[in-house]
Amino acid sequence: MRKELDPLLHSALRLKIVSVLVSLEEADFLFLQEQTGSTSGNLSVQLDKLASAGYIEVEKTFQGKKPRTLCRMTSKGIEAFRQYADALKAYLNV
Amino acid sequence: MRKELDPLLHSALRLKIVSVLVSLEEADFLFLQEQTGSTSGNLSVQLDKLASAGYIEVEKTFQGKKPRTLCRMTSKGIEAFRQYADALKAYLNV
DNA sequence: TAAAGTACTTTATTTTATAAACCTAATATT
DNA sequence: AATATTAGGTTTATAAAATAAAGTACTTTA
Repeated sequence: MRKELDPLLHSALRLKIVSVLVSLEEADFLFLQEQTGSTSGNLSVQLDKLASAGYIEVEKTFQGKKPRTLCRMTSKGIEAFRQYADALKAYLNV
Repeated sequence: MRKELDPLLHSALRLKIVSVLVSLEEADFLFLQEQTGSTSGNLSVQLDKLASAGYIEVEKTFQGKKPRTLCRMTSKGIEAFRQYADALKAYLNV
């Protein structure tokens, strides 16, 4: 039978975020906003969810005097993404 | 940039339904319920949404005295699924 | 003939996603 | 030097979606 799809990853915006992050070491808030085309509010909320699940880590730094939020995948997140991708392929018969 | 994911297909249950239907000529309500593991209520709602969008067609027949609901993909639905699968692959880098 | 079962549909509740409003600090403007 | 504007977010409110519970219209079985 088809595997269940991790609901945390099976969401349009969170999937975008994670698919950007897996191919990069790290990305900041503004870059993610640009890549995903989301509003900052929605992005903030979804980053929180990913962070609470331990899929990404979020580091708040300053660049000069401006705040800068850096995000990167954790190994847990990478593994979850891998499994999600595998499960999905069964649905798409890739 | 990544393509948008059709929200009608990007839902756990509707994706299950469609992924079953694309590989079959047709399937009835009970078979879909068994394959997807969903409740009948949820299945009924999601079939309605797919039908309203013109992605599937639903035929209500009788088998002897029992109602029997048959579902099959439309060409519109097949095309939508194809595009959805393509878009997704870009996210997964398949 | 009353109780239980089949095959659903409808309505209500919960969860999730999105958008709008707000906040704080820094820089620019008059 | 006060005031407005921008940057980089967060919080709260609204809208949409998913799910579960209850209901309907029969039919079968005891």
